[in-house]
Amino acid sequence: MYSYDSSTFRNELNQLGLRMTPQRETILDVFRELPKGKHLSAEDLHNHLQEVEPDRKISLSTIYRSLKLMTHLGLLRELELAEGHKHYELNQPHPHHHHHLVCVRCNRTIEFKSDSVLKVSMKTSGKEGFHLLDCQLTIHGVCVEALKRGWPSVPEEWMCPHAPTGKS
Amino acid sequence: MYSYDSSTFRNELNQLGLRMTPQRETILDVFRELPKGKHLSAEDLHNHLQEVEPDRKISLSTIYRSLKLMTHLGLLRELELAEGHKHYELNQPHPHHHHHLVCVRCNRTIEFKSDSVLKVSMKTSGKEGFHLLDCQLTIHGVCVEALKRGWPSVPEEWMCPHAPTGKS
DNA sequence: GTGCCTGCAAATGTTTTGCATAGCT
DNA sequence: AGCTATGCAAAACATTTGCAGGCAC
Repeated sequence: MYSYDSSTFRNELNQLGLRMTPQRETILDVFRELPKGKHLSAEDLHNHLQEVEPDRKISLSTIYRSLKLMTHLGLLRELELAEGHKHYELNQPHPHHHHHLVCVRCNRTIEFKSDSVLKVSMKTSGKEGFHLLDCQLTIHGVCVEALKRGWPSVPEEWMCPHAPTGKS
Repeated sequence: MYSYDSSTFRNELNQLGLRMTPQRETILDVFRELPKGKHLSAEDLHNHLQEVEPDRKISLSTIYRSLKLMTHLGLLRELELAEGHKHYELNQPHPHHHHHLVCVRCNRTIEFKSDSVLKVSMKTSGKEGFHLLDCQLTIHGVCVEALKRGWPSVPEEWMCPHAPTGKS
C-alpha cells in the first residue's frame, strides 16, 4: 500500500520495461484529484474525461487496460461494492486506508477506518509470506431505513429511501 | 449470519410469499455438502449438477436467480476472489466464518479466521444501525513463489507456480 | 385457482482482444 | 529503431430478462 506520484509511477513502469504515457498519467491525475471517498468505475472515468477534460479523452479499452495494470501494481484498489461494475480508488497508505459498509438493498456505502483490520491483514499476509498490496473489509447488511420498511421483504423491491438515483 | 437447513429456508421463503422449489432445495443441498473451503461460481454449480447429479439439473437462469436470492437472504456469501466470476459459499455462523488472502498473480486463495474482524464488523454495523448479513476481509497480495520469480514483473505473465490449471 | 417459478432464447452490459498505427525510451 | 501502448471495432463473457407453460401454496 503505497502512495504514488507521477515520477514514482514512471520509475516503477520503466523498471518493468513498461512506459509512462499521457494516458496513464492522466488516469493517475484523475484519481489523485478525486474527492476523498469517491470512487470511479471504468465508464465513470471515461465519461469524466469525455465531459470534464475533453482534451485528455482516452479510449475505453485503454482505461480498462490501465486500471488493471495500476491495480496489479498496488496503485489502485478495486472495489466491488454495488452489483455489476467495479469501482476504483487510490490505494492509500495506512492513515487514509478505509473499508466499506454496504446496504444490500439500497447500495448505500459508508466508509470506516480500522486499525485492527489493518493489523490482522499485515499479520496474516506476513505469516503466509505474501507481499501485501491491499486489504478490504466489506460488510454487507441492511440499513435502518430498509429495516423500517420491513425486512426481509420481496427481493424484487430491493429499494429503500437511500436508493441511488442514477446508475454508476 | 445464520446457518440454514431446508425447513428454515422454506419458512423464510413462505413468510415472504415466496416458494420452496426442488431447484432451490437442490442448490441449498449442494452448498451444504460442499467440502469446507470450496466455493462455486454459477457455472460451476451448473456443471456440477449436469455431471454429478444429472437428474437434478437446473437451468443457468434459475441458478443465477437463486444465487442472488439466497445471497440477499444472507444464506450465501458472494465472494469476489478471482477476476471475472463471482463465487458463492454458505454464509456460516461465527466459529466457521472466515476470510480470504488472495495472490493477485496466481489467484491462490488461503482462508483464515479472525475474531477481531468479526468484532469490528459487528461494532460498525451496529453503530450505523445496519442488520449485519455478512462481512468479508479480502487481502490482496503477491505470494512467496511469485515474489521469488521477481515482482513486480510484466503484467502479461501474472502466473506463478500456484497458477490455476483450468478456469472456474 | 392464483401467482410465483422455471426454462428457453434473446438481450444486455461489461470487459477483453486482434490488429494497424502512434509514441516512449 | 525496437518494442510497448493506443484506438477502434469486433468478440467474448457473465448475467439478466421476456415470455409461455408448470407448479407450490
